[in-house]
Amino acid sequence: MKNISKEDYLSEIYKNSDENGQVKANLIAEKLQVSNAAVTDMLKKLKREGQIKYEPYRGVELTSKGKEYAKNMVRRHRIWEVFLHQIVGLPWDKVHDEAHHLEHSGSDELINKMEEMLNFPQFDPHGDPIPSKLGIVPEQKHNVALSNLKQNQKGVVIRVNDFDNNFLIYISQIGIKLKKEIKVCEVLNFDKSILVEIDGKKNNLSRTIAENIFVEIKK
Amino acid sequence: MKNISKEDYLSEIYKNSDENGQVKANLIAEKLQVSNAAVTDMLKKLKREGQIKYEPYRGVELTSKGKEYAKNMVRRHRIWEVFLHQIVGLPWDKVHDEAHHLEHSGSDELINKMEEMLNFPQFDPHGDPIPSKLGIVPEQKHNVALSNLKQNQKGVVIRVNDFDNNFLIYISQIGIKLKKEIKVCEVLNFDKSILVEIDGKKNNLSRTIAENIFVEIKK
DNA sequence: AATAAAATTTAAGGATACTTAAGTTTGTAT
DNA sequence: ATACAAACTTAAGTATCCTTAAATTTTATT
Ligand SMILES: [Mn+2]
Ligand SMILES: [Mn+2]
Ligand SMILES: [Mn+2]
Ligand SMILES: [Mn+2]
Repeated sequence: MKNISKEDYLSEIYKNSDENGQVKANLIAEKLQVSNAAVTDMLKKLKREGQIKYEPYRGVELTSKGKEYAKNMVRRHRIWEVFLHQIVGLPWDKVHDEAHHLEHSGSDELINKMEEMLNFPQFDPHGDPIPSKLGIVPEQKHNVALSNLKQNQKGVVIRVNDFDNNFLIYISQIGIKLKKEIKVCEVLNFDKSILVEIDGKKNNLSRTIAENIFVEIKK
Repeated sequence: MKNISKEDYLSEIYKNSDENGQVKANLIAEKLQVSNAAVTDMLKKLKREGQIKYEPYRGVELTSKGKEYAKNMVRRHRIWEVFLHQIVGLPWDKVHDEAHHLEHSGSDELINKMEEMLNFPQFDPHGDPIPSKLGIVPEQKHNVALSNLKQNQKGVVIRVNDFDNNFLIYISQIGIKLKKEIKVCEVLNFDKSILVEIDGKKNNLSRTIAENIFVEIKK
């Protein structure tokens, strides 16, 4: 087990790439909670290994080799999440932290066996796509942040951000889960919070919460 | 996850303690496949932390703190083994290597949940005892190495050593598993190999193989 | 184009966990 | 009691992954 850090860097670069596949060094530092200097160090190592394209002061970009590695890590993480949720019965607010450690252990054969056991899931418990053994990433339904909906629009939850456990616990409590329909009743001009209806019950969601829930807009 | 090495040292000290709880430094080096010098280094660190009693040139001994930590690691390892065997369906020759990595990840809560799911198993797939949450180690039935049996004695397999996958694959192939009865038909003076009967079929086992299978002697 | 601010790298250093080679201590054999 | 080999530790050095502080490059502002 020598590559835990490297693997985390590669995953994070993959997950934070923009449309052109570029990432800023400092964004990686922030996501991984390390200093900018640590990132520079690691980027040099990853470049030496041919995992990334990197010129000092410019952004970072995965090479095809690096992207393959990164996608496999994301795959491992998300399969662990589904496994922990469906087989072990952990709630969706617990699986990310456990998977973050487990993703670095267990052979690829074990991951493949778990995937088969789970009947080849396409998405993790938060709606994120799971790259296949061959590196193919399932297409998401077209979705937008709930905060973008106008009054009286309805959306079906496709994905939620998984990095804050309390956020996940909270939205579960008010009935939000994948595939649930949410109707926006009112957008408050005061603080841009929104009043939504879920299962016939009304709730006020802060803008920040609404920005972390992604829905397919229903006509 | 910063303690992987330390955890491996503690487990190994625990598993290799003699009747007086003592272990020789070089035995740890051999088991962990590192240099003797590396062991000396780590022993100093573990002593500083109060996990072991250690005086240079004398043996090592776990303190109660160290023993508690070590037993928990052994518990984690063995629960992972049972889980991988029973839930994921891995054969007994695959579980040790996977568990050796997984034992360092996953919260204690996850381990406890898996244990419950497995209905609190007392022994792992190789017959090794699983310490409880409270640190209580289940008693093994009295057993001896198969190599100690005399001609015409019968034994029931209680435990097998799990550190060599090919050994496990081989003995599975000839029908040996936990609870299986084995009869010693003949001990060959030539090389101390033994002729055994399993399910009515005869097989010759080398002394080395017989030394790694432990049986309860049947009258 | 000059200047200031922001982003990023370099420099120096620390902890962990190894390595090999060179001592030191211990126990055994004569 | 001495000598010697085996067991063990110390010394010196390496790789990884991190830190803070200082320097540099880029970018935005005037
Ligand atoms: Mn996740
Ligand atoms: Mn993760
Ligand atoms: Mn094992
Ligand atoms: Mn192990």
